[in-house]
Amino acid sequence: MARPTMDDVAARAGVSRALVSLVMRGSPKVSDRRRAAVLKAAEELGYSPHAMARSLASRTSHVLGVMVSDLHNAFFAEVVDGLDAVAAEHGFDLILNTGGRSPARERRALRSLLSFRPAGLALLSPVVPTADIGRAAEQTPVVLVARSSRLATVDTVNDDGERGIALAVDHLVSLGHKRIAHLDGGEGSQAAPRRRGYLAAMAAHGLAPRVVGSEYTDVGGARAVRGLTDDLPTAIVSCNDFNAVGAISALEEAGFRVPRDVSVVGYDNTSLAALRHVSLTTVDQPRNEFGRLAAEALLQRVRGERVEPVRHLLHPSLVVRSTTAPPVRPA
Amino acid sequence: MARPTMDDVAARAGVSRALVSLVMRGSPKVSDRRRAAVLKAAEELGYSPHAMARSLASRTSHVLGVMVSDLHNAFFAEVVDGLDAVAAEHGFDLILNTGGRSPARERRALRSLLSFRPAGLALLSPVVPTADIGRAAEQTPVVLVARSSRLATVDTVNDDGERGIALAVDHLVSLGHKRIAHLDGGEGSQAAPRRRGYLAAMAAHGLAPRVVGSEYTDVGGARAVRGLTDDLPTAIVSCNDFNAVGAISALEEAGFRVPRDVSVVGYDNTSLAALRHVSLTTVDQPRNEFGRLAAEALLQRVRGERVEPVRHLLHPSLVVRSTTAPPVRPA
DNA sequence: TCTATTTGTTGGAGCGCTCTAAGGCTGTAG
DNA sequence: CTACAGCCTTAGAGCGCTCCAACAAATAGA
Repeated sequence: MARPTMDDVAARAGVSRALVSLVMRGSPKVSDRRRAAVLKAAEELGYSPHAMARSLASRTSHVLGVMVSDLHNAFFAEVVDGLDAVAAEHGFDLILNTGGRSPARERRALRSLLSFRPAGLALLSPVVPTADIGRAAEQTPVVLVARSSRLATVDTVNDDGERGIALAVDHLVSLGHKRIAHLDGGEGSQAAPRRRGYLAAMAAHGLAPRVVGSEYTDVGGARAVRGLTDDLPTAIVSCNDFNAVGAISALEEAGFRVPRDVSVVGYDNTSLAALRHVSLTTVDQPRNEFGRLAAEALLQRVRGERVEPVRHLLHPSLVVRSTTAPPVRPA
Repeated sequence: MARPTMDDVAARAGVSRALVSLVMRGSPKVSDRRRAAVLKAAEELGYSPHAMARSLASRTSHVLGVMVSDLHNAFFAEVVDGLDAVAAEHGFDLILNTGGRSPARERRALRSLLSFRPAGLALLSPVVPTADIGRAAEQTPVVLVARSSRLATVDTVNDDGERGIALAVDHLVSLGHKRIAHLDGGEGSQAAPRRRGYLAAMAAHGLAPRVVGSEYTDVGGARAVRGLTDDLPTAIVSCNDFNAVGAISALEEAGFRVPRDVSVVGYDNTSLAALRHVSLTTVDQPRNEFGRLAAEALLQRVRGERVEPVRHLLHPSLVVRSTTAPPVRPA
């Protein structure tokens, strides 16, 4: 396992180490003859440059640090997917760890990532105090995903939850619905903007709002619906897809049919929503795009193309499937 | 962003750089007085060691490389989650990239990972030829997850698909089923052992097998069921959860009820299966455990505790929910 | 008291690479 | 034949750290 170094390649090719370095970096100022000789020697020895030594010597890094609060969650996995795609395009590698939604563990994770002197750092929905984020931002460019911040030194990428819910409400109104309830996500991470969006959209249409406390789970959705059956609205806007699916199954158990009796809209466009068995009308968050934009924001700073912070607020989009239809019962 | 180095800390604390190094590595052979002075200086300067320089100098690495064929897939995300947990416990960091299920891209990803001279490499369901894997294994310990191999130099972690399906069949037989069909995953990655497991289990019970070609999607499951309705079995064992959900919805559309008319078992125990709306009886693969075992296999080799390859074949377990019941129709 | 140990500390070489400045070649012009 | 551009190529310092050998100081044994 003692791997060959540049000196070995240089010796074999009969040139100096510096020349090998130039070839490895693809410099144009090397004659074709030498370049061929070096590449041949490298090939024969199975040589490949040592990324860490390279990074140390050049005082530059081609590594982006990523802290995920929870990879278990498909949302973050897709964001990382997007980050990875852009990073790979530009010859960057990802170094990754998780914070487990605990400030202490996140702080440790942050320290570990910074010890690699990454070119940039992407924090996905971190829970550490802003002060820690600010401190990290003194060392390297930082982008926050699914968490906003007023720090002038960090970029952010978020989804416009208010607008997303407005999309859902507008869709239902255009179908003819007037009695539209919102199953609220409570303390959940993006529940507040979604609730605000619902209230604003209802007001804009001159309709009376009806917010029902619930949570981001299918059980929560089902429970909320059970408290609704004596005065059933014609449409429901759930705080997320799981909640919507729970609501639907409770409705069906109570003898109602979706979308005939009640229309239901979810939020997130998880893979669940796309199942033909479910076929849920929902609001799509461009998760992969979150990752791409986050990576691009970092790379812009790395290249020195930008200094002022950027705040991406991505437009969600409505995906209409089979759980929404014009109301049949009196509106 | 010019970060302090060991020399800065040494100067401030009035000691040598070597002493700072000892303190940073937690060596016991440093007097309390000096240690305190060094830590104080480090704190004041906001110093933290440079992981790459450290790795270069010590010729050891605390990095594990991970190649994921597709992070988009929740299966791999959970495996990575498990890897990360064990790595973090032992002070290792993960460096990660994706291969996108293309041999060329995987080969590039592999090269990039190896350039960091990682302590070990975990390949999750890679598609590159065995030869490439063998070559990587010459450079660093390698563990394969969800792919088997006869290479004597690599460890493997897999799920025992034969046994998993047998669990499902046994469960159905114990409920009284005799006419049990299998919706087959075709070319899918673990389809073959699952099919074998089905055939073996049916034979063991002296029952006639019935394999129906299908695929790992809900649409595939629905289609397969439609070709089955003229001679409906009393139970179906699907190749995975998505397929099972598709089968269920097609059965319901055809006027049958699950589990009254037909019992259905899935495979994978995805989050989908746990939804109360679905509540699918299914076979659980310990995905997180895959990651943990993979990391441990690597660490054992890193520590030189083991040389012979290890082959983990994890036992899947049955999760009984609401889609299976004793047959009502004549068996 | 003097020589052995032990304990704590240090200088310096070196990990594998990049990068600058300076050197060697060629070819063309004077 | 010398001069002077190029264009290639190279020596060597240094990135931030670890580790070894050497050494100073403190302790122990005789």
